[in-house]
Amino acid sequence: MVTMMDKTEILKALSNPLRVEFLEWMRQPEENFSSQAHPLEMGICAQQFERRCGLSQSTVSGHLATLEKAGLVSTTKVGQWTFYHRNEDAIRDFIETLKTSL
Amino acid sequence: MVTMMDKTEILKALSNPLRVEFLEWMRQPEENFSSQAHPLEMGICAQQFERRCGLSQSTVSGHLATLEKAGLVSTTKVGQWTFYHRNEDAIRDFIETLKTSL
DNA sequence: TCACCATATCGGCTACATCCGATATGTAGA
DNA sequence: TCTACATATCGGATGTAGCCGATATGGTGA
Repeated sequence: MVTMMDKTEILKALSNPLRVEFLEWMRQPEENFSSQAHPLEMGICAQQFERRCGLSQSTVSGHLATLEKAGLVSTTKVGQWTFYHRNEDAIRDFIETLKTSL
Repeated sequence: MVTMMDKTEILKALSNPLRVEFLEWMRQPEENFSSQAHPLEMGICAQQFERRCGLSQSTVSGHLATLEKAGLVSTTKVGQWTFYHRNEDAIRDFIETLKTSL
């Protein structure tokens, strides 16, 4: 279930094309990211986004935090790494909400 | 059909909650707007949005222009009025695009 | 403990978004 | 033509977004 506040926050998160790309890249990790120490199924670690988009570490970290605050991705911390993965339920609910309310 | 640029522009347009409300209000004109000189089926004239949200004429005009540039609404000019109506095809295509790409 | 690595956060800069009042444009009717 | 009205556009003030380098935080392994 997506509340009205959630919806606004999600739409703000998606208003930046780079953040949308982040989400899209995560749909097909094998095609968009190089191999990493841990299996891609655990999620994608922050570095991978940095390499892929070429922006600074702090900028990428900020974008990922925005996606997480909006509930579109979740994180798994393993040691010094933070693995990001799509929150498929939230994404589906959001689109469903748009479909019925927009 | 929604291109990638369209998608970005639409998402930017939807990143403002007031603009989202404008679109939602237009789904049920009878419930959200008072009667106007011309029938609501022609579209909603700009004044109605002003009254409903309480912001200034110039601000509302700007928001409506943003929605139109994004292709989410179209306008019909009749005399001194501009009637806004939802572009249902564009809205549907956009949501469908999100569903398959996001 | 110490050096290294991954990530998060901070401070500062620049660009864009949002709001307003004032003004321009264009239509309608006396 | 003159006035009133609806809308669009302009200019300026303020807030937010996005970017960076520098630094803080916290795990890893020698």
